[in-house]
Amino acid sequence: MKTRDKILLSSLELFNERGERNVTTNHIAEHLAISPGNLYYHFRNKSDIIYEIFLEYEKLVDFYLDIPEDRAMTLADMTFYLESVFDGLWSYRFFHRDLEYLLDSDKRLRRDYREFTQRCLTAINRIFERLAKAGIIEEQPDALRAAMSLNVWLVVTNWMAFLKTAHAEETYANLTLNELKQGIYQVLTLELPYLTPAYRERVLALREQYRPTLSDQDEAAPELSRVASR
Amino acid sequence: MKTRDKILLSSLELFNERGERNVTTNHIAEHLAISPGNLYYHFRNKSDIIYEIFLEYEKLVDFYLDIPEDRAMTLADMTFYLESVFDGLWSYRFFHRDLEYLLDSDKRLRRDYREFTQRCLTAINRIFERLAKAGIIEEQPDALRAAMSLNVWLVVTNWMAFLKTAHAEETYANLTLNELKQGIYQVLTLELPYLTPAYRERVLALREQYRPTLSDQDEAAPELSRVASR
DNA sequence: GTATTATTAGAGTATATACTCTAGGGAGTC
DNA sequence: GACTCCCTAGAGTATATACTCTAATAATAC
Repeated sequence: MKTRDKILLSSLELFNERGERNVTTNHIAEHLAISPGNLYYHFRNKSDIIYEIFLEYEKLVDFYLDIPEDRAMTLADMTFYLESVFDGLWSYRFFHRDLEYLLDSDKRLRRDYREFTQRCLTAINRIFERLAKAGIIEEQPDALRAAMSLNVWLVVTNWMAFLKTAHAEETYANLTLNELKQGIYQVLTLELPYLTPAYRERVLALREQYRPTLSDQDEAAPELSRVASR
Repeated sequence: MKTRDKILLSSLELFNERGERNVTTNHIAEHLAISPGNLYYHFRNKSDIIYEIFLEYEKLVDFYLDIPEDRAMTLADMTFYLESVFDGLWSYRFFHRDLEYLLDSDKRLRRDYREFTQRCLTAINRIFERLAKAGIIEEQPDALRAAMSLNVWLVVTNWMAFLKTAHAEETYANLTLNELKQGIYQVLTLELPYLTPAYRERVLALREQYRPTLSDQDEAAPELSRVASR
C-alpha cells in the first residue's frame, strides 16, 4: 500500500479512536513509523488529510443513497438504507464529532459538506416518496415530507453524540456499531404514525429488532435504557 | 461586578462567539484587560471555568423545565417550554458545539451532563404526559412516549449544529436567535400525528409561526430553505 | 551506467497554550 | 504604623503543535 493511502487510513483510525482534536500530525507519523517530513511530503497540511477523508465518506454515502427508480421500494430496501447510513456514520465517526470546528477551518469542506447535506436530505425525501408509492407509508404533503426528512437527518446525525454522552465513562472507545444501530429504532419511531395498515405490523416487528437493550447499555446508567425502551 | 463573575461572563461570551476551542485563557484575560495570573487566581484551570458555566446552564434549563402539577397544561405552556429551551441553547450555544471534547476532558462534567440529559428526557416525557392529559395530544403507550421524547431531545440539541452547517459562510457569528427558534417548527412536526382533532388546527397555526422563511436563511443556500419549507 | 524524479528521514523552528511564580498594592483592623 | 487578607500584575516556563528544510536514498527513464 502506498504511503499516501496508509496516511489516510491511519489518520481515520486515530481520528475515530481519539477524536480529531486529540490527534496531531506527529501522532499520525509516529503511528505509521514514518517521519513528519514524509507525511508533509504527501499532504500539505492536516486539513488536506481531513478533506480527503471526507471525500471518501461522501462517496460512500452517496453510493449508499443512490435510489434506483426501476422498481417499487421494499421494506428490505429501507432497511438497507438505514443500515448503510449507520455503517457509514460508524466508519467515519470522528467526522460529526468535530464537525463545526472542521467546517470553520476549511472552506472547501464547508461548501462540500453543505451540498452533501443537501443531497442527503433530498435522498431521504425521495425514499419517503417511494415508500408512499409502494404503499408502505401514507402519502404526505410535500412540506410535511420535507420537514420529516429533516427530522430524520437530525436524529441520524445526532444519535451517536447522544449515545456517547449517555455513557458514564469516556465512551469514545467503548461505543459499538450495534449500539449505534439502535438509532434505527429512533428513526423508525419517526415513521410509525405514517405507516399504512398493511405494513404497520411488519415495520413494528422490524423496529423491535433495533430496540435498545439493557445489556448493551452502560450498566452505570440503567435508568436511561429504561426510559428509552420502557 | 466581581472579577470572578466578569471572567465567567467574558468566557461565555467569547466561547459563544468563537467556540471554546478557539478561546484560550490568555484571550479571556486579554479581553478583560486583566493578567493571566489574576485569572488563575480565581480559577484553577480552563476546565473549571467551563464547568461553572455549565452549572449555570443546567440551573437555567432545570428552572425552565420545572413542570407545575397543579393545573392542566395549555398550549401556551408548551410554547413557553419550547421557547425557553431554545433561549437556553442560544445563551450557552458554545456548549453543544464542543460537547464531546468537553465531556472527555472533565469527568465531573460528564457525570453531571449525563444526569442533566436524563432530567431533560424525563421532563419532556412528563410534558407529553401532561399534554395527553390536557387533551392536546392522544395518549400513547409508555414505550412510544419515551422514544418520542428522545427524538425531541435529538432534534432540539442538533438543530443548531444543522443550521450552522447549512450556512455558506462561517456562521458562528451569523446565526440568530430567530433562526434557532425555527427548530420549534421541527419539534412541532414531531408532534403533528399525535394531536387530537380539537387542537390540531391550533397547533398547526402555532407551528406556522416558526416556519423557516427564505429571508432568514442564507441567500447562498436557497435550495435548502425550499426543501425545509416547501 | 547516468540522469532525473519520487520518496524518505530527521533535526529543527516559530508559535501557541495552559499555567506558575514572585512581588506587591489596597483596604481594613488593631 | 504594622499586620493581615484579598486581589492583581506580568514576566516567565514547559510542553505541544503544525509545519519546514536539507540531505540522502530508492525508483525509474533513457
